[in-house]
Amino acid sequence: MPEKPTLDGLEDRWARVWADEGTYAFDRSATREQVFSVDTPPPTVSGSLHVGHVFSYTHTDIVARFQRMRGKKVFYPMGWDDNGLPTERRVQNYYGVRCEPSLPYDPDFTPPEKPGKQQIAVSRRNFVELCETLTAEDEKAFEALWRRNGLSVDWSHGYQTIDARARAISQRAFLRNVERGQAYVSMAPTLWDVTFRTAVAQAELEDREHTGAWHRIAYHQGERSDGGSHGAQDVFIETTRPELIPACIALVAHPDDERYRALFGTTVRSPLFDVEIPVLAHPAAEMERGAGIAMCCTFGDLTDVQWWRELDLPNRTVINRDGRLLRDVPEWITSEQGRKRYEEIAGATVHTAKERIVAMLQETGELDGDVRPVTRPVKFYEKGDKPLEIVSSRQWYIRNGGREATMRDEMIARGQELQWHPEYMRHRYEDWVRGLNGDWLVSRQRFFGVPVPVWYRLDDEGEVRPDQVLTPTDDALPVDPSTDVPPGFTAEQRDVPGGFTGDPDILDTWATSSLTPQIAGMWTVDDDLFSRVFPMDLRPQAHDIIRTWLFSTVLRSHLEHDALPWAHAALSGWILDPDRKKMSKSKGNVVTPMGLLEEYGSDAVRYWAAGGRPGVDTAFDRGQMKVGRRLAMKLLNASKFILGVGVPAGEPDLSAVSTPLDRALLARLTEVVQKATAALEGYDYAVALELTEQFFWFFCDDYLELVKSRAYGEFDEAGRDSARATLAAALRVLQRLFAPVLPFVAEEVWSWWQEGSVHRAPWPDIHELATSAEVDPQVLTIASDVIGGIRRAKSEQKLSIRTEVESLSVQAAPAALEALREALSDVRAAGRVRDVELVVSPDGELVTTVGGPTA
RNA sequence: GGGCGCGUAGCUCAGCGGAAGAGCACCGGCCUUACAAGCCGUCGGUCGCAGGUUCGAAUCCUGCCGCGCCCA
Repeated sequence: MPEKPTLDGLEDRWARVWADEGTYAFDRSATREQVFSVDTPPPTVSGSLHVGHVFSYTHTDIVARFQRMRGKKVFYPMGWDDNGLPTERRVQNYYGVRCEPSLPYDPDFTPPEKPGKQQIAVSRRNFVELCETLTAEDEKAFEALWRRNGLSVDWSHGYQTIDARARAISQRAFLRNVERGQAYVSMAPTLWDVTFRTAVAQAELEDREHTGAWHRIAYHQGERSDGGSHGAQDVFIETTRPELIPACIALVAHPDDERYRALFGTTVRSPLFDVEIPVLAHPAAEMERGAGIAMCCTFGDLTDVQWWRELDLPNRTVINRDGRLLRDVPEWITSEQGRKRYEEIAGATVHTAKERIVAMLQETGELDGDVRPVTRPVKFYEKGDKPLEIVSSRQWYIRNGGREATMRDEMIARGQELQWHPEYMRHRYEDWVRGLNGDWLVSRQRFFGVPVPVWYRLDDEGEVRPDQVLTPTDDALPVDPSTDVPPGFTAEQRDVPGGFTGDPDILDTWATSSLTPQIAGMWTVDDDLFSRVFPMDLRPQAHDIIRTWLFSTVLRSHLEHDALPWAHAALSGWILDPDRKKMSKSKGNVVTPMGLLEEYGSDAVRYWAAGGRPGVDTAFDRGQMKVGRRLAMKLLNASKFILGVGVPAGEPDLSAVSTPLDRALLARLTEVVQKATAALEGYDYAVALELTEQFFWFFCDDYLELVKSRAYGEFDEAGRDSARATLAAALRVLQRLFAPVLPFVAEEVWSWWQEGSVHRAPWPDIHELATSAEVDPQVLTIASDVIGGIRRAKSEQKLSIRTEVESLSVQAAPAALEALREALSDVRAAGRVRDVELVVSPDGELVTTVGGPTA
């Protein structure tokens, strides 16, 4: 035990001991029942560390430490998320390269010292290797932070979401979905980001207010020549997307709409292009919106897709994947004038095409009245800044219940089976599942990521046959179809008629992230391990990715294992800056966590984090860190004091606890143990800490002061031994109660007098403080109240706390006085009281009168 | 527009049907042989607003207002 205890340096010292001694190593001989397994969220290593990481990961660590002390074999791995756009960008910029899957692998490639102005194209395998090199550096910084933060992770169990194991597992799970018909390829209208040139899934969408304008446009009834002014025979529609007139396939109105009933079944001719268009009825048309009759195009929005599908309309897409109109005049525009007009907009961007079309409509007089500006919600890719287009393309989907009611019900049932912390987060999941409107689009037209592990046959004309999918053998995984060859083919047959072609796409990052329990638990790689940890106990994560990460993980596990991936989901809140805004890098209000750990100490920062209840956003608060530091300091000093008084070695002998005050103290602590344990079992670490902390300060400020003299041996031996045994027993319990939240200081004080790590010591049991004799809790409360009264009197008279009190009069109910008598010698010693008078109070109220204190 | 959560002391929050609480801050004290990076004490609130249920409401119900998140 050091002369002058300090918090400085505890982190380094104990982190090293824990690593050397394998304190947190997973015991893989344990059976599933003995294991507590955690599906740790893999942090995005390319992102910067911020205090929110420390916050939420601490929560999980507290739970893991609690479970470990309860005797569970804790499986607590760490993964790194280096799959996806942030890493792709970082690798590109850092090395000055770009991923070009058509290139062959170059084993000798080394990136230039400094990135050049021109990006160097490299193969996908080279790109992935560079990614692994770069993220290895980022991971070191994360690991150093986590170790200093005190995460009790078993660092021998780790993964990267782009490493070979993760790629193989991701592809294997996907192929098994394909085999069972749970994943399928389809040529379908797809929401498309023209900037990123990739398809976008429902989970990545967001609605944003976008300014547009209503254009009132004439369609013409009957035979007409090209264009020209409109007449009485016109049908007016209102649209914000006049550039889609060449893609128009129908006009649609509600079946009950009297205004258009006569037109159903007839045709009209489109303005400018003079294409014959049917007028149809469909209930999705809104009578109140615009003119009540809508222009259905391929594709302006998702309603168009619905009409196209349900009304069995032709596909007349005019917008390319680059956001420009088709360069060739579409075949369905037949009139000479129409074809000439299309040439005006061929190859133009959507924006330019709109301007030109409007100009032409004004010229022909087919635009009626003024353009009316409107702001309305438009779908965007969450990372994009242009409205999404809808294009037709070949894509892979995984069934998620979005198109099948039975499966949707199954997914909802899974959500009900899962235990949510806090409970109300369940709604987010259910709302999401109920709102699904299609299957999960998993293919992305990006270059960096886990490749879609399939090839397609090419027919004799060299056309791709999406209906003839070629898959790899299982032992070949992971594969890259852009360089690897499907079974039964040779490299020479690539991209030649009668041969094959590789699927150029990659899988959505969530398609891999949704398998973190399988990746961490080594599904299909080490099935023995997997059987011991899966289904896992806990998924900790943030509440904003319930619809993505949580849902997709439940889905994959449901499809593959017909089980939940974990029993519990604990949703952490966010860190808010003092202005109640979410802390994020883009706002520039991020505090670096390492600096905090150094300034206040890790235990202090963990203390602050532990105050954030599950699911509740928490304010960044240095004040709480100071309080945490004080608490850690107090635990050092209180431990030093108790051990300095001299306590029996080894297990405390409770038979020596003979004094009523001591028994009452242990009884109260037992209650704390019972409540804190229940709270932690329910993932409520904040309540557990609060209870422990409240008791601890009472223990220090009142109980320690009361028994000090007795413990020093100023009275009789029995009283002394009773006090010392109580102090020892209480301290041993308190140090363990604090261990999950304050692992460093708890380990430090434990090491002064106990064997082994406190983090492997058994969690306090409610029976371990039980004494045989009857306990009167009032002894403790009245002793504490009276000592408080004496302090108040001294404080009011601005006297030193040491001042002797000549006489003390206590009025109280008879039972209370009886209890006080049991602790009177302690009270007198602590208050420096000479004479005491106990008076039965008529109303039972406690009155403490301090007489004649002399300075 | 829908769903969820939150409005309690200057600040951060607990309490969620039986006398308004904690910590921090503020203020006033105390060198007390574990800790002055400590300790003791004081001050401080129509519990967002309005109704209702109840013997009793911060707590339950309804409706507003404000903030946040998720989704349209």
